[in-house]
Amino acid sequence: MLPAEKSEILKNSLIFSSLNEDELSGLAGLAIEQSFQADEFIFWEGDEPDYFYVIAEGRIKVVKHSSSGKEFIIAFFESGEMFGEVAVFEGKPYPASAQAISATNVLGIRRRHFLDFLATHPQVALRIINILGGRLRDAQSRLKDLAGERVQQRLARILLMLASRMGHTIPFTRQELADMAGMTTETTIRLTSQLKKRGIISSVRGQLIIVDEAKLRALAEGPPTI
Amino acid sequence: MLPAEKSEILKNSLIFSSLNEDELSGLAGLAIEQSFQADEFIFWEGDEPDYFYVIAEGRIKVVKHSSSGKEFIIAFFESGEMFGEVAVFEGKPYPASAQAISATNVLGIRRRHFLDFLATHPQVALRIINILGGRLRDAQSRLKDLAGERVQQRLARILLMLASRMGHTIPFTRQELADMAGMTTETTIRLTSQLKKRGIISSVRGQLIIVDEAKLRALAEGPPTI
DNA sequence: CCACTTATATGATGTAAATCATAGTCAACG
DNA sequence: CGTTGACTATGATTTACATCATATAAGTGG
Repeated sequence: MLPAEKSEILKNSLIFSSLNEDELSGLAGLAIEQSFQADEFIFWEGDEPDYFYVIAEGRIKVVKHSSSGKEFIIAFFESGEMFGEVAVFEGKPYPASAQAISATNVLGIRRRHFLDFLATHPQVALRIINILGGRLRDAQSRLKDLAGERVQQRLARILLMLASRMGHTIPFTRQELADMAGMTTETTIRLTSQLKKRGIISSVRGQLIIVDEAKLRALAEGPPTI
Repeated sequence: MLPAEKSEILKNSLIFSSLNEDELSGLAGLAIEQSFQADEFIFWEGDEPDYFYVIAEGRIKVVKHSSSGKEFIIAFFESGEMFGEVAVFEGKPYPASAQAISATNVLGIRRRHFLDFLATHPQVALRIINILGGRLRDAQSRLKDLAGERVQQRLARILLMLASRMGHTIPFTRQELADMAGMTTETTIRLTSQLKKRGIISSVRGQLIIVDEAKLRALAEGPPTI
């Protein structure tokens, strides 16, 4: 990949979009391109945090496994988004694994290089604060949902969250949705079947389309009958 | 409160400890002291994020309520810790409520002042990134626990997390522990009663002492019998 | 110090969702 | 083009935990 292409990718990322050409090409010089096929792991929970990543092309998911082996999807990211940053800041092992969902290209920047760059570019630090703040808000909201809401509402909220990020067509299997919502695949299938019967969603294999967002929102808010 | 006292409090906080005397007194000039009694709310979920807070004295909890009214404790903070920052960065309403656990004094800094200060003090921004990163890691770990672990393991992990922050004496009621672990008070009482019988903890009203941390850790890790 | 509230304790019962089971459907790929 | 494996579907059964109920103990405030 040419340096200019790397610059272009960094420029299109949320975190580095405010940099000027010189800064971008400096950073691009530090970035290493890596490619992964679907289902390959970029890193595993517990690995040393050598790299901070920006996605050039493709989609990845960040997952953790419970003591019984059940997978939980913490987040998924697509082109322009960063991941692996928390471990890099703290210098502790990655707290979760990152796995490519589709064929994916990433730019990796070495921990040391990234921290040095950050120390000299305050506006990037402010951007990161914003991104981390948003992710923290998200995580805390999901915590509350997992602790206090029923499966139907949890699923409805996950779907709405996904819709707000990627539009009404949601390219995930029931299994993936289950792993995001913290429930079983069977339960997710049952719930989505009901939603289809009620005309709230439609679906094809491996993806799901929100037809009636208003009704879905009502489900997400409160108990269906009171 | 004298300006010098405010400086001293800021100096003892995690976030501002790296500042010099001049910077501290500048910031202290912006800080407003506020006092709250036990159970009083500092702000409510949905309020406009006017202030960013640092705790001078006392303890607070950050809570969210499920649609059925059940309380979930997202975090608690004590002297020297900040809260309310995510809303302030994003300029969106507070995503949760903050409530004093005991009599508490806080220093509040206006959103605008704080953002200006941050823009001119990169080392504070880096410190915030670290704090937010740690909180995000925590939240994601709890997400996985809520989604995939049983009540016994969830409680054990909460107790260990609390112990690592405050020592082996944990000053919370069963109800508060329940609200952190996402379970009912009855379940928490049953679980702690068992732990007492097995000599892993002891307890008095409103607090709980970890006696055998190794055994507790074993419980937190895996299924008790396999 | 007595009434009242809050915390702890424990049993009985209910239920949401997991688990187990079976089958049909669609995409991929040799 | 037929077989294989992933995805969707749905019923039957189990279970972990919530809910409901009642009781004792320990602070607290008048």
